[in-house]
Amino acid sequence: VYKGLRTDKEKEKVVMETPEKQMADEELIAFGRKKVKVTHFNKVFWPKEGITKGELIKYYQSMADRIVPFLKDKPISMKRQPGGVDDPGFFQKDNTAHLPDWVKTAKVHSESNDKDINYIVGTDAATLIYMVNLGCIEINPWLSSYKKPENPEYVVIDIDPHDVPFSQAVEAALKTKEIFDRMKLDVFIKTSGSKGLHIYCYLGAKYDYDFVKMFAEYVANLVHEELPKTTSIERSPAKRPNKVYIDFLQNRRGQTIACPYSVRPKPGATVSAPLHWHEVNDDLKLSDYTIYNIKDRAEKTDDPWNDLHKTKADLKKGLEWLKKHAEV
DNA sequence: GTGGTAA
DNA sequence: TTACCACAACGCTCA
DNA sequence: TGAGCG
Ligand SMILES: [Mn+2]
Ligand SMILES: [Mn+2]
Repeated sequence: VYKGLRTDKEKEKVVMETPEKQMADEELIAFGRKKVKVTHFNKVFWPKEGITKGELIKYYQSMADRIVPFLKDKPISMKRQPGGVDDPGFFQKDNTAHLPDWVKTAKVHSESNDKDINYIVGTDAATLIYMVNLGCIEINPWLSSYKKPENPEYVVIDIDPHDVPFSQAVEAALKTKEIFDRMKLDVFIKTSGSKGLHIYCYLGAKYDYDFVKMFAEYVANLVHEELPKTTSIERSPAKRPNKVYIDFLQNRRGQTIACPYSVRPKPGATVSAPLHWHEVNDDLKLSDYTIYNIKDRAEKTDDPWNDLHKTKADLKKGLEWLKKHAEV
């Protein structure tokens, strides 16, 4: 256990605690000059599975290289569950209390109550682990950076099956892919880690939320038109029982989606897993991708999202291709 | 989970 | 020192 | 204006 660089106050604390407890339950993890104090290592976060907070932190440490690119410069909406997966937890966006000086924040104006919110901004592994230590089991970045908060870097189609066979979600995802193919735009898919699927198209902050949301709504409508029996674009859950909800409303300022390789507070410690499109078939099971095996998968298979940032989609050109397709 | 304050 | 408490969202739509 | 949604 690393014991260097403690403040005097911490030293006092160490003396008061039993060596065993101190050794096991608290650690200082160094990322260069940034030292993250990680607490309650042995606290059980998944009671049924017996997974501890320490294991969660180790997971995020091991996957930080894959995750951080999706957090860089993004305001983070923290959902904190310090009591583990059964803790309803709370959201935190504003950070007014003292933070380590190396934790980067950015003030972003909130329209609803006309105040500036001091968001933590994704930066590096140290910042990620700092948030996990606060009780963030899942990581939810904005789609836009604090530098250009009105311009999302992706358009996202969120596939939410509601009490239907998962094969219907697969069908809706493949239909969405088909529509993007007609537009000659590249799209990438991942499991949500919870119930559904997330489809991303890279834009590079070319358009504002208003346009991107309208575009996503248009795509959602096409999916629904072509799969009217199984899908719905109704916002109210009561009006879409037993349907796959094609959710385009995530494409709004301040909305978030669990990032790639984010853990979810669900049974089995599932994670949001980037997939190859050929894996999107009736054999796909979200429960197959967990905190236990995703690292191995990421190391042994080609990164399904390797080319995500290769090209910025031209949505207007895409819509023209769609028009041509419809005329034929 | 943490920081502040009362006991 | 310890115990306890307060506190930590937003944007948007529809009724 | 408030409840509901994610
Ligand atoms: Mn979803
Ligand atoms: Mn959704």
